Amino acid sequence: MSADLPISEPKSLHFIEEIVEADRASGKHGGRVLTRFPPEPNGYLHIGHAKSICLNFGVAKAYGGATNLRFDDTNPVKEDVEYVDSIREDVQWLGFQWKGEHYASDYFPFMYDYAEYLIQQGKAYVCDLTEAEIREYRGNFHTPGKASPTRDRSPQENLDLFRRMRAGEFPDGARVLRAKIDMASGNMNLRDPLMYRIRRAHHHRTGDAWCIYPMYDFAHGVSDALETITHSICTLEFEDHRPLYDWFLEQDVEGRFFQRPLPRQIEFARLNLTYTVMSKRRLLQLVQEGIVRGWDDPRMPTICGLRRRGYTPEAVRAFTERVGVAKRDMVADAGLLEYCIREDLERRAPRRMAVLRPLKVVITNLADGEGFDVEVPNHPEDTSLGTRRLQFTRELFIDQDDFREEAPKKWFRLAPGAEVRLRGACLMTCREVIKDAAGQVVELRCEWDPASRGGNAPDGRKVKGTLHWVSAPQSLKAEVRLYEALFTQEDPMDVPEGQDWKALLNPGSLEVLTEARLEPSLAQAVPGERFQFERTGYFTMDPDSCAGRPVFNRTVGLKDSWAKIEAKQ
RNA sequence: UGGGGAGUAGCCAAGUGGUAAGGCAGCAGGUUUUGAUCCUGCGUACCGAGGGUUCGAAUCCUUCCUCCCCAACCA
Repeated sequence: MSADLPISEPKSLHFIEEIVEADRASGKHGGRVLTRFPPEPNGYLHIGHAKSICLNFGVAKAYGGATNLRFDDTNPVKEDVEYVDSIREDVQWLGFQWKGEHYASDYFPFMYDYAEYLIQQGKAYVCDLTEAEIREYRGNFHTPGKASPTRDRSPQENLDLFRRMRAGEFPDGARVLRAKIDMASGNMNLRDPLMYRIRRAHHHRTGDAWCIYPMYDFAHGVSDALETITHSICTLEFEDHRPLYDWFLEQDVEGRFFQRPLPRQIEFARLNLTYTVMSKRRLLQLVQEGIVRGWDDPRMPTICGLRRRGYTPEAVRAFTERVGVAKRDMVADAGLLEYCIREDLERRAPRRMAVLRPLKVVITNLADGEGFDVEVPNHPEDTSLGTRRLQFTRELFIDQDDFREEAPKKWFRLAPGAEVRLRGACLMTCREVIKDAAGQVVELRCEWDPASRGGNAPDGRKVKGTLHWVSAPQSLKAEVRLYEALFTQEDPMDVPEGQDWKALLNPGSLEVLTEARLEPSLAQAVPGERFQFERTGYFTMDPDSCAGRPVFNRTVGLKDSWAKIEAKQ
């Protein structure tokens, strides 16, 4: 018997799943798994965040756990509610529901208490050095730092000063609270890192209640521990912050503040994509300088950009899974993202016909009133998507790309004297080419074979080329936006000596076609709806559409093996 | 030069001492009323390099090389 049982390979685990499984096996957290996604509300989420979101929510879900959404809002001068709304929307769009929604700012009172506790334990002190002096005293990679003159203040004095910092007795920047660790550490993060700074700024949640704000390293671990996060997943650049993360939590020696066991920070390699940039700074620049139309410009790697481009959450999730999780710096091939959206849409997108660059065709042997209806399937494999009726008329449009006056080798589209099939309708032969004064082909006069209704000839002759078409009188005019990569170079950050990075922008990243013609059924489309325009690609209706003026974005083109054949010739 | 990481096919990535999974890309065929999809086949990966241990090493030891991160009152 044995032989015919399908042997399903157990999916290999990535290193974070291994850690979680080991912790569950040892009963470390009683089998509990609680992760968190901790964005700072100071920008829009991009596909790199999507990887982190899928990882955090994915790992938790896989082990019966949950994930909190926590806004890391400890720097009021950079943060804004505008961003928290978009972040919530994007996470939900990706298909995830968080357990708790928290804000680091909710924990300010708790953090303050813990800071006072550290001061009382002699683990933190108020430093009076200026910003420049602090930098200078910190030393560098070669030389150890020097102790701040106020490093050995008594806990009482520190407590008094810290309370007065909070009370607003000192101007911004006058003093900071520092952890007392090791000014000679090879790890710069441990050279008495700042815990609090004075900053009179309006906070999007706490308003003007505070004039001192905690720093990331102090706030993050405390927030994690408070929420009883089990695994705190972040990117590689925080690797050498981990000793500090642990230090802050371990100073709760009496266990008065945090539940044990404490959360563990785990770092993975962030996602990079070819032909685009991911840094907030660059993305912001693209928006502010009008190089793109906004954060949701379909060329942007932002979640909202991908959404407007027509990507599905399923495709984005599949992509993040295929790129994997490891600790090696990586750059994912943009082609893999395209593969993932094609894979998804191939299955589910209803087919339609649309002519991007119209070329008029007149069927000379069909009188004006002699048009007929044809029924065409909405999906070649999935009959559950049904069919629709199209009218075949004397005047049609086909795509300019589908006609060549001089047919190259292996060309099986239309050419003078050539016969092609019009999808779902009939066979047709080109008899005459009409040009304008400039020599441009403006119209084709063709004959259809009335015996080939539906698309096949009774004599069984083979016709290799099948073209999409629309009825001229029945079609809808539309605007179609074609997108390509934003940059011409795989790594846009690798700017050649003495050149501006903007020289690497792709001038053809957006092409707007204003004369496209759609089959009439598309009049019912609504923004966000996705289709395959047969033989050209996957498209989604853009929210810019208005009555009588539909606008479609090309999500991604179909694979084009003819382009390859021709390129090789 | 101090500290922390990482090096397996063009891009990702399994592998955890027993003789290199898988995906994308690429190439070659087949099917096809989308040159799409689908199906089939195709890669000597000198496992960063050199030494060593072992019957046996991508996996252990050792030396070296390369790349990334860290010296914000950013996260």
